[in-house]
Amino acid sequence: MSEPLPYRAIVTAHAGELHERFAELAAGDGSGVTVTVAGRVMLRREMGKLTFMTMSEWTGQLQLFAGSQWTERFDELNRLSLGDWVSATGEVVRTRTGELSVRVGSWALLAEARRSFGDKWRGISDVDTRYRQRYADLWANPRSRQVLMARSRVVSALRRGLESGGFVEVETPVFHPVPGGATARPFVTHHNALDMDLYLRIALELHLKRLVVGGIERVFEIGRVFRNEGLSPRHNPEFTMLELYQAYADYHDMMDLTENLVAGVAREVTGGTRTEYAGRELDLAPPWRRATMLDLIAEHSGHEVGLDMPVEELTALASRLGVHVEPGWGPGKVVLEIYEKTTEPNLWGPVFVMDYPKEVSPLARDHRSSPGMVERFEVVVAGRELCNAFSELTDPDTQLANFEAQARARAAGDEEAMPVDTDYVRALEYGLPPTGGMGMGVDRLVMLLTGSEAIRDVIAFPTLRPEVGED
RNA sequence: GCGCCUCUAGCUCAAUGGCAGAGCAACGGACUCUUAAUCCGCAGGUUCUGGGUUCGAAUCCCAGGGGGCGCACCA
Repeated sequence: MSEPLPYRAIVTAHAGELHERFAELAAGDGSGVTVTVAGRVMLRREMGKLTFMTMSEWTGQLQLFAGSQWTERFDELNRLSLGDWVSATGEVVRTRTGELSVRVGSWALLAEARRSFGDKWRGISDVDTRYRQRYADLWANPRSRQVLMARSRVVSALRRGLESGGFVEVETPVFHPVPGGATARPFVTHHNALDMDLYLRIALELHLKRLVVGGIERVFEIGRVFRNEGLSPRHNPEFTMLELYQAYADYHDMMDLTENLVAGVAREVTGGTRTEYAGRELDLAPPWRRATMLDLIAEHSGHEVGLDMPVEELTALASRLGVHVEPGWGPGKVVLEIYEKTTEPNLWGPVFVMDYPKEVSPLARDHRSSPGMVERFEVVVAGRELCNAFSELTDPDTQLANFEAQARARAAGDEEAMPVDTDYVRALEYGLPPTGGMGMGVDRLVMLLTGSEAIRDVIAFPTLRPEVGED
């Protein structure tokens, strides 16, 4: 390195805008416009006294056209490595063969690529390398960049959609003294000064409802939650949830809101509501089908079930259907298990699966007409849960009783059952108005809209085992 | 955590018990309109690691490590 690398580059144009602006420029013509562009050298084609390089930057690709007659330090330019960052100044021209180019006069090396980005045609396909070295994957594989951009647009569209509906965005604690708001095993950490264990949040729910008690009538958070569970193509230990709560609303209102929100995001991100996922057509246009869990079980398993059936009969049916049940489960848990094994994977959707057993829904409000049920729905798309929503439980006595039942299950060995959150009960004692709440897996929404079948494809840096013995 | 599959040059892949190879990248050279440029030349290896079987192991066996998929768990 004979000269120090520059501290900045004055970039006056980008590939995307140049392709648009000079779309009409004829082959062999110059534009008379001089620009400075910057990016990475992706390909180089040397022709003796002419060199063509494909430069890539955030908005697209652009050809650099260099020649010994007009390009400074031409020999040095030819020694650039693929992957090096450069800036180049020159006239925008279209070559005789029709490629829009910058005819390089002066140029500068901005950064060296000491490592190569893999096969120039096939990129990097080793999934381990792609996830571990996302910085290389993003350059080598255009699809990775498209997914990352789509994710940004999804989150942005969600935020704008909610803000235009009068929702206020908040941030609530990630450290929880008591994990709650969902049934899942938490991560534990320790605060030294307070000398106490803290849990990384598994849901946003309880703090957001506290804020509704405090008078924020429409509130939402888009935030990371953490669940101490196995990894899979559809599960990452940290993932992003959207949760929203709306005072004076019930779960019917949440259904209207959810289908409109998701369809709106789909239109903004993909240009429409029709998309393809796992080789199948998917249409997110409202209205979505609304059906009760019991009706869907009957439809898919061929068996009518109900919470009024004796638990022995339900257990026997589950066994006949090949659904494993644990002793001690109540009818609600058995019914949910039958639903999850026989019905949910076969729902293509989108469909609102309505009315869940109270037994498995400690934060939802009793159904106004179906005994033993709560007003809750999940949205299922492509056989997987996308959203979970309730008419929120507002009564502090019932909430306390539900927490205590959970605590007993926890004491009996169910590590996912919730402990009692006495402060949350105290908040309810100040009065929570009728409230509808909804939670959505943002990663899964991005997966649907980008056709990604692995959650790791939509998370820039997914959780992996640390490397050993690598440089 | 369990089961199955997988790991070879920087990248993508061959070689299935008998001399570890190709394309791209790198390196040297030719070429004034290329588009994965082309052509000539040259170099590149702890075949994931350790042990074993064998005259001989990338290949078969055992153990360990990384990854993928499935199961379990969950969203």
